[in-house]
Amino acid sequence: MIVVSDWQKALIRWFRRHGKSYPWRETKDPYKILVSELMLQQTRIRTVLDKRFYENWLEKFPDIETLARADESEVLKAWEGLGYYNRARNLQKAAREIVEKHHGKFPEKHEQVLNLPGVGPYTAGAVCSFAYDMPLPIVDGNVVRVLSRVLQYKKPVDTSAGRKTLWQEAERLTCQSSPADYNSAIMELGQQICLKGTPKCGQCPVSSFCGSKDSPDAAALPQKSKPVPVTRKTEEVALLLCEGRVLLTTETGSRRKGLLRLPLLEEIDANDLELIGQITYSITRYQVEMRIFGNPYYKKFQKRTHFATGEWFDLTEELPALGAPYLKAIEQFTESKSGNL
DNA sequence: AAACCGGGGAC
DNA sequence: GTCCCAGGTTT
Repeated sequence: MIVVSDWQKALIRWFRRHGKSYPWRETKDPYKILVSELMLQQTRIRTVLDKRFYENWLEKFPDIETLARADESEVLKAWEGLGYYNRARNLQKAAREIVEKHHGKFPEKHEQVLNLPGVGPYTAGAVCSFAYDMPLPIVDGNVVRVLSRVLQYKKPVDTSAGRKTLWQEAERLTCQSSPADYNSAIMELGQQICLKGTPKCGQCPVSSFCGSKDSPDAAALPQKSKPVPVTRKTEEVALLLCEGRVLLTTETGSRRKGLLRLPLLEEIDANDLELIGQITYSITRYQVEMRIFGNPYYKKFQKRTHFATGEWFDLTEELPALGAPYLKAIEQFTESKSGNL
């Protein structure tokens, strides 16, 4: 049986000694914290930090009003490469809602925060505990791993019953006096100590509370119910270059909504295209083999052809936001041949 | 409840 | 190759 106050004390003590410093931990501004939380949904901290997404975003959109007024294309450009682009669109929607419904002032009630677009139970709890010191539980991937091991919860965690149980346990264990440090602590424990494969039980500050301590089946927790089947697909795209411009079309459907892409081969009617390369990438449950067809420099168009779909964009200027594979394809096939465009 | 939504790093 | 990351929304 866990003595809750001892559990909290041990975690917080460890965190205050070993916790890392992140930009979003140096602020109490709810907007800045919301930005970090949206960026970090299903995204590693290193990705956000290494590519400077967070810093660049706050430089471009330092406050809610600026974000609310921005063009969506600008918002998506700042998110380019991060993935899950609805997060960026929701962040701007949230900013616009705050301007309209809350007179530009970030809402201070948990329920209001929870009602913002793109904000679910985790993000609302994170924003309110970090910015306002509200004693709210949060359950992210780290907390799921820590709690399922500590409590030896062996049922699947990715069911409504599993989620309900873990949220209840998180609420029972959460800290009233230092909720921000506690929530940071339990997540960081999952990140530094309670690792996916081989947890470092020898270094764990709460191993004495843990039902899975040094147990071989700790690595088997948390249990997941649904393995995701991968479907293989091929995609034939056209990389058309002419007079220093590239032909792009808009994404259709919900995937990468609002971004641009290389046109599908079937969307255009161009002769004499050659297979110039292949890139394999994964998107959600698909593994895509992208076959790239182009007009090599020696067959370059004499002038920019008008196609039924697509628009020519100047490569010397900033392109609109593109999905990562298309950006990669363009970079790969323009850097060495740029003199021949 | 299940499907969908990106991209990349760790293993 | 597989797993999963400071999850949320839609169907």
